[in-house]
Amino acid sequence: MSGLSIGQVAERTGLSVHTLRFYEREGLLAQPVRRGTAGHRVYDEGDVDWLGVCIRLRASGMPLTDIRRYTELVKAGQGNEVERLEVLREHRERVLTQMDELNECLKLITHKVAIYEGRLGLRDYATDCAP
Amino acid sequence: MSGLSIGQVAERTGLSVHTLRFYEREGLLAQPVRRGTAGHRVYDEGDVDWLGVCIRLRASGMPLTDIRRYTELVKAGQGNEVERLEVLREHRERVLTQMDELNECLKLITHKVAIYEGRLGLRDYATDCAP
DNA sequence: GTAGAATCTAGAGCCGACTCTAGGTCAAAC
DNA sequence: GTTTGACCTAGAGTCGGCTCTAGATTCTAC
Repeated sequence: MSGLSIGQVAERTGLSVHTLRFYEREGLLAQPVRRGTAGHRVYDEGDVDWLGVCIRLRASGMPLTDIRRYTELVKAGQGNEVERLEVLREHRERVLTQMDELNECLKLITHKVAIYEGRLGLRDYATDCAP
Repeated sequence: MSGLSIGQVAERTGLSVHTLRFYEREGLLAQPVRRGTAGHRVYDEGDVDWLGVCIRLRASGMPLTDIRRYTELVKAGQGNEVERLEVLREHRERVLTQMDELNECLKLITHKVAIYEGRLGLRDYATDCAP
C-alpha cells in the first residue's frame, strides 16, 4: 500500500506542498520521485524518511546547498563516506557553536528576567504598603 | 575618553559599519546616537554594551522586530517590566525549542557518523588484509 | 456528467536581514 | 593644496528560503 500523494506527504512531514515541490527542484530528494497517472507524484516511505532527515538538518540551520551536497553523496552510493563525514562534521561544529550561543543567550535572559522580577517584587511591596 | 567612531564600534562588536547604521535605522539602539563634528556618530560604552545584547539576541534567533520592541520598552523606562518579561519569556521558549532541535540533530549526526566510520573501518580492514 | 478538490508546471513575488553604491563632506598627512 | 581615508545619507541590490499565482489537467463524490 505504499504510494503517497504530495498532499499526504505534506500532512505527514508538516511541509507545505509548495515546499515539497520546491525541495524536489532543489535536489533534496535522494531518489527521483515516482510519478503516477497524469504525472502526479507518488512518494514512498523512504522518501518520507529522507525528508525527515532533511527537515532535521534544516531545523538545525544547515543551508539547502549543504543538504543538497549531502543528498548527492548519498545518491552516488557507497564509497564517498569520507566526504559525507566531512559534511556532517562541519555541520556538527555549527550545531555546537549554535548551542553555545543559545546557552549564552539563555544566561542573559535569565539574568534580565531576574532583574525585572525583582523590580516587580519591589513594586508589589510598595503597592502593598501604599495607604 | 569615551566617544567611539562607527569604525571603532564596528571593530569592537564585529558588526560592519553598514550593519551598525542599518540597526540604528531599525531602531535597535536604546539611545539616539550622539553626533560629533560633521554629523559623525559618536558612540559610548553604553551603546556598545547594548549592541552586545542585541547581537546575543540576534544570534539566538530573535527577529529584528522583537529586538526593536524590547528596545522600545527599555527606552520607555521603568514601569513596563511585565511587557519586557513577556518578550523575554517568549524568546526563552524559542531558545529552548531550538536547543531541543539542535540536540535531536546532534543525535542524528552522531548516528550517521558512526555508520560511516563503521564502513570506513571495514574498508580499512579489507585493505589491511589485502595481499 | 458535473462540481469541487487535488494535482501539475513555470515562473513571479515576498520577507528578513543585511550589503552595497553613488555622490558628497571633512580632517589630517604629505 | 591635494590626496587619502573615514564618515555621511538615501536608496538600490542581494541572497536564502520559501510562498504564491495562473492556467491546465485529473480525480472524487454526488
